[in-house]
Amino acid sequence: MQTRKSRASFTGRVTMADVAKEVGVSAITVSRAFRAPGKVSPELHSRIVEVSRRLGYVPSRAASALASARSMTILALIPSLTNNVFVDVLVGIKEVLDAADYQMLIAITGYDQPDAEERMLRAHLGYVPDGILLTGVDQSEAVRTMIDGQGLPTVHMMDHSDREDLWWVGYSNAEAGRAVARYLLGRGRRRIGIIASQLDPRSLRRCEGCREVLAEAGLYDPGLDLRVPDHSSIPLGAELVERLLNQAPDCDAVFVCNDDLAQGAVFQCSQRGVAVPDRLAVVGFHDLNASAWASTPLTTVRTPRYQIGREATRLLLARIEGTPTSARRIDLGFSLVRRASG
Amino acid sequence: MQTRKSRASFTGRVTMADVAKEVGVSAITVSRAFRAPGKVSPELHSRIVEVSRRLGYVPSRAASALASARSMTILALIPSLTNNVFVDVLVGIKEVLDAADYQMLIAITGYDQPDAEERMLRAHLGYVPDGILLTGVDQSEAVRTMIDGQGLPTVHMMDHSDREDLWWVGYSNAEAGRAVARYLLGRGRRRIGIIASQLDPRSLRRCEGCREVLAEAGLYDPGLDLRVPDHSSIPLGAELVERLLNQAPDCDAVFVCNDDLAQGAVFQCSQRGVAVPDRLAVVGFHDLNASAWASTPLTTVRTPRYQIGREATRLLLARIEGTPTSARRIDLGFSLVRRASG
DNA sequence: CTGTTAGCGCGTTCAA
DNA sequence: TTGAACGCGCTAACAG
Repeated sequence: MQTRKSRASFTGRVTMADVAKEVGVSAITVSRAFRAPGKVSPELHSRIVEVSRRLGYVPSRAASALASARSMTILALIPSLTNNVFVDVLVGIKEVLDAADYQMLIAITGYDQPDAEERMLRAHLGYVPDGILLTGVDQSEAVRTMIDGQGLPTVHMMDHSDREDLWWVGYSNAEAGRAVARYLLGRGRRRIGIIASQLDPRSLRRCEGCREVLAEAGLYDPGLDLRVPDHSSIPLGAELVERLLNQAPDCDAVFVCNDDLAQGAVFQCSQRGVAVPDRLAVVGFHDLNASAWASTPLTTVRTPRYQIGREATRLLLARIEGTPTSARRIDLGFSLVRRASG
Repeated sequence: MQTRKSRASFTGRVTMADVAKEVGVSAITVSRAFRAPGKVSPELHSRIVEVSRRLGYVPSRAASALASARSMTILALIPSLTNNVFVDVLVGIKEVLDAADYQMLIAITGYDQPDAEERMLRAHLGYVPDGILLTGVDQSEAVRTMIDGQGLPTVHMMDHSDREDLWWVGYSNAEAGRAVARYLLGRGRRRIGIIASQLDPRSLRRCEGCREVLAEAGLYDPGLDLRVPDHSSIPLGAELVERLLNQAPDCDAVFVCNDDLAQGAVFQCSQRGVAVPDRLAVVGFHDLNASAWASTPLTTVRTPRYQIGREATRLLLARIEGTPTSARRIDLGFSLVRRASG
C-alpha cells in the first residue's frame, strides 16, 4: 500500500535491508555479520562492514530487542548524582559493562518522592533491560512486584540484607555506624552527637548503629541527635553543626553521616574557632575524594563504591547469562580512615 | 507454527494484547487509553488502567519506538561524571525532560580515546532517540555524518561556536580565558602561569584565551604554561602547582583551568607555606560547589551549567516538536567570582 | 555459509 | 468511540 511506504521513507533511517540490498545479500546475512562474524565468509563480512559505514547504518536496538527478547542493556537505579558517592559506583558498573559489550541505562530516582523509584522503574522497564541494578535493599512492594512480574534478574548495591531472596553487593551501614561509635568512645569521647540529612534508609541505618552503641554505653542523648530531611551539602553541614553546638555546647564529638556534611561541619568549626578535633571530633562517612584534602583532613569511613559497582555488575551478568556464581551476597566491608578531624 | 508460539511465551512479559483480552477489547483500544485517554470512554479507560496495574503491564518502548518512529527519549553525551561540572548540566536537562515526559539516556564518552564519542553515539543511537544533546562543538567528522545521516535534531552545550549550522547553548571558553588574564593583569600580576589538564577542546580554548591576552601584553612565558593530558583531580593540581613553583619561583599568579585542580593547588600552597594570594594568586574555573568552602575560598569563573542544561533541552524539544524558537544559539555567559585566592 | 518465512509488541491508517 | 489489517527493523528457526 502506498500510504505504508510513505511511512517507511519518512523515518529516513538506513536499515539493515538497505545495506543488504547494496551488498547484494539478504538481511539475515547482514545481521549475522554483526552478531556472529564467524558465520559469514570473511570477504562478505568486510564488504558488509564497509557498506554499513558508507551508508551510515546504525542497528536499531529497538528492533533487535523486540525480535530477540535481549537488549544487551542493564538498568541502574541511582538516587542522585550530586554527591560523588554514586558516580563512583557508576564508574565501576560501566567498566564491567563496557568489557562485556552491554549498555548502561541510568535512571535517577531522587530522594524526594517515595514513589519515584517505582515511576522511574516503570518508565525504564520499557527499554526491556536484561537486568537491573538497584540502590539499597528497601524497595517498595510495588517495585518488587514489578520486577518479579517481569522475571528480571536484579542485584542490590550499597547495603546489606539478611533476606534470603536478595542478591546484593555492599556493606553493612548499621555495622559502620556502630564502628564509628566504638571508635569515638575508644578515644574517650563521652558527649557524642549524630548529624544526618537526606534520611534515606542507608543513612538512617548508620545513625541507628551509632545510636545503639551509644545507648548501650548509657551515653545516648537525643538532644545531640540531629536528623533533617534536606539534601546533604556542605553548607547544610555548616548549619547543622552550628545548631548542634548551640543547643549542646558540651558536645565533644559528632558522627556526620555524609562527607559533604562533615566537610561543612569542619569548615564551620574553623570559622567559629572551635578546635577540631580537640574540642570537637568529627567523623564523616564515605571518604569522598575531597575529604583527604580539606584544611582539616577528614576522619571518615571509606566505602568500596567502585568495587561495589564492579562486583554487582559481574554478579548480575553472571546471573543473566546463567554462569554459576560462588555467592549471591557479597559483603565488601568498609574501613575507618583516621585523619586529622577525629 | 508451534515453534514461534513457544518463543512468545518464553519472554513471559505481559503485553498490550494480554490486557486487551482481559478487558475484552482490542489491543488498539488499550494503546489509545494510554496515549490519548480522551479518545476512549471514561469507564473503559479506568478498567484498562486497573487491569494494567493488576497484571503488571509495562508498555514496551522498543515496540512503541519501532511502530511510531518516536521514542520520547533524548540522548545526552557527556565526557565524564567524576567532577560535578556535568552533573549540574544533567540535573538541568532532567528537570526539563521530566516535565515534558521524555526520558533521558546518558552516554559517558570519557576523555581518553578520540573515537569514544563516535562509538558511544553509535551504540546509543540504536535506542532511536528523538534528539541529541552534545558536549562541546568539536565533534569528529564521523560523528557529524552519523547525526546528519539520521537527521537527528541536535543541540550543543558548554561552548560557543561561530558556525551557522550549529544549535548551541553555552558560553565562550576563549572569552573566559581572556577575562581571567585581564583580571590578573589588572591586579598587577606580571608573571602569570597557566595550569591545565585533560586538554579537552574547551579547556584548551580557555588556556588559549588567557595566553592570547598575556602575549598581547608581552607577558606570556611558555615556561609558566603547564598542560598535561591526565584527568583533572585535586592531587594532580597539588602536583602541578608544585612543579610550576619549582621551575619558576617568581611566578606570581596562575590560571588553573579546572576548579578541582585549583583546589589542589591552593592546598599545596598552604602545605608549602606559599601565601595565597599575596605570593601567588590562584584563579580556578567552573565554581564547583566546594570551591566556596575551601580553607582559602577560590576565586574562579562561574559557569551557568544548570541553566545550560535547561535551556539546551528546551531548545532541543522545541526543535523536535517544531515549535518556533527565538534563537538557535544562546550565550549564557560566565562571571568571575572574586574570593580569597586571587 | 546463506536464504526463507514468520512474528516480536506496538501504532498508523482506514473503515465502521 | 472502536476495530482490522499491516508493517516498523530485526532475529529465531529451520532449510538448503
